[in-house]
Amino acid sequence: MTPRKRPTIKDIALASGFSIGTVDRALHGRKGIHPETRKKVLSVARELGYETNRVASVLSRNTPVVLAALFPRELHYFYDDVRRGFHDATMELRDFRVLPHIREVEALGKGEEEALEGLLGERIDGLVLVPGHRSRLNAYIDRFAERGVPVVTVSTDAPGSKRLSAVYVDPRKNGELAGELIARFLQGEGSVAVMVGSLDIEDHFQKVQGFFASWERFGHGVVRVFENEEDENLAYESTFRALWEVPNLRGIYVATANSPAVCRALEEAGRAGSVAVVTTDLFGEMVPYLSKGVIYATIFQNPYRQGFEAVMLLFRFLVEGVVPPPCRYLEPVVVMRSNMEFYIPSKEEEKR
Amino acid sequence: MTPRKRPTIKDIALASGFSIGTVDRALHGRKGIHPETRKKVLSVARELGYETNRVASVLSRNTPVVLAALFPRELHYFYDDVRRGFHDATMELRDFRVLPHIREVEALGKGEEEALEGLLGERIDGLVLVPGHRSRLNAYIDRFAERGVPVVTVSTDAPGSKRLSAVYVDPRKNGELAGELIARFLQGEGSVAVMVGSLDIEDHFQKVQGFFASWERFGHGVVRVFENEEDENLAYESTFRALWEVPNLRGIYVATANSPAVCRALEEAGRAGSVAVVTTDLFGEMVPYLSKGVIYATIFQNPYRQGFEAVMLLFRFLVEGVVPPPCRYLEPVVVMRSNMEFYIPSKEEEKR
DNA sequence: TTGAAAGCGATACCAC
DNA sequence: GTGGTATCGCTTTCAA
Repeated sequence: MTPRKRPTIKDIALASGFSIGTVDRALHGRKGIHPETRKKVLSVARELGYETNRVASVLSRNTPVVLAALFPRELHYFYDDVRRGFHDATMELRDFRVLPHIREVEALGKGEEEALEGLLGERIDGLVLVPGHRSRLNAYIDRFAERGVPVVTVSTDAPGSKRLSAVYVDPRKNGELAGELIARFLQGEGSVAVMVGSLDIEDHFQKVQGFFASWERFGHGVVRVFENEEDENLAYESTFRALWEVPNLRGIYVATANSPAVCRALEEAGRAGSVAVVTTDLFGEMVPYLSKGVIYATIFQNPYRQGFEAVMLLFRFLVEGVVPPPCRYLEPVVVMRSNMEFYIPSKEEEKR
Repeated sequence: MTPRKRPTIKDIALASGFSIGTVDRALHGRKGIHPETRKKVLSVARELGYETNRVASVLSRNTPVVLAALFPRELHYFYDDVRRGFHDATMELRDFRVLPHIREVEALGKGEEEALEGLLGERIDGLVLVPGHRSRLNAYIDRFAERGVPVVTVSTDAPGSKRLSAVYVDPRKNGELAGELIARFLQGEGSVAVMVGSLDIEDHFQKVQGFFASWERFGHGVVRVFENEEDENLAYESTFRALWEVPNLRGIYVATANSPAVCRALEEAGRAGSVAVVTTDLFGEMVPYLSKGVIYATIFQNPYRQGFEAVMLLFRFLVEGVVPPPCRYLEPVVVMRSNMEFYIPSKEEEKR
């Protein structure tokens, strides 16, 4: 079956008897066209199986598509990767006249309002945002949306806002996977400590929920949750407390980025390797612990791909009119010693 | 910093004083241009930071890029996904005038020569191939290469041939990851059975090698290898033999697609769930065993992405002149109950 | 409301 | 060897 040449607007014009200008107006719902004409043209288009040629479309539309982004600088290991993903994606779309426009705030939750205020004054076509708060930025997001500037959140959601979509790893899934892994590592025997920042943080709460869901299915022992307020020293101390206080402690799930502190404590207590440690994310400091076998596995959230996907969603929406799903959940990835080489940042560059 | 408009060949023409025709000749090393002129134009281009606009390039080059593929029909679950990946990638590149041209053989190693002979007579620009033999097809591959038709192998390599690149999951890595997982699941205690087709098959041999490499680091007990010649019944019987003959059997690594037979045997022996089973690939029949916890984890080789990536490599090479690395190793993915939903092909997708 | 025509950036073919 | 020009498919004026 030789695929017939794809129909162009010229073909539609010819077949419908109207001019290509009119055909264009019909196809893209532009104003100034008789409804009746529109109908006719569209039916011919459908008949011919017409699909817009994005390449030609982009080439002729001479105005660039400016994709703005607002990222925190801290935590570097995570947001730097998000930023690289965003950047690489826009570079890949350069020929489609996509232009990146990156803005930064010091750290998550530090000054997003001001930065967004500034962006409201600039001519942008879409926005990728790491929301520093679950709802405080909703008013801004909605203002962009109402101006026709779609917003995609990354790394977490801004529920209740008018964001177009959210790209992230479902924290519950994250916890489930961690729970299943630890239960398997323990063969169901022994107790587990779960280290989070705070159960008041939605993301952490969800991870713990997911963890319990898996644990109920596969594990047996006690689970005790420690809240460390994202503080390295507290995580370190909690590890010792877990070792003393939790009877038959055999596993630790670190739901935050504090795994190095936990590993250090385990090493000092002489328990490194004999406690199954499952962690979150992946950064340089963790590599030796994975190599040595202190960390059994870590759940990688692929920040690079989060940034990358966000751009692609926006692009498809803006240029092709494809409406993305409200949430784009990425796969949490199990990283161990044998496969970590694929995910450490230096290697990441090779990926695209 | 407002990014200056990207220079076009017109800009180069203006700046160098030559016509756009000549600039094009210089830029793409076409014949019929004075070396001196070429040099001058190129230096101006470099100075302006010129990069060709693929969109415009593709639009004007009016001949399609035909990407051919030769896939086996069997094993369906795997090659169907490779084919879908190939197909989807070409569809994504439709606007770039990429046309798929898929040919099939009954099964791996069955009639590739004839099919390739046929393809040699057709006008194609690139070829994606699942080589049914490690070296028997090399002569064909080389003939394509010599005609300027780049060949990318998928799922395995054709070493010694002139293939442009090979996209697959390193079988050794695959085995390493399986070994690390099983060792962790067993806490280093107990013996393991490894099920392969035959150690004479390079892929299986590599997987076993990788497995041992990890086992030496993390495990303790005995490892015994069973060769099942890709036969379901033999795999079933081997499982019983392993249970009787291997002392303290606690884990099974299935390096082939015979995991359902192994699981069935375990269930009948009343050992399902108490033996850590790590398998290879993922297909419908495996899902219930993952759900029930008979299979602890499986190493997914992402056939869809293999097909997809192969197209992208070819496209970038043909259209942009980007030479890919000789081997493009994809990441082996650890799939368990909690994350399998991300990798099961939905019914919708299965339709075509 | 509709049609005609001028681009977008690169390619290919025609003259000279 | 080199310069001009039609063309790819679509968007966007500007007239009619």
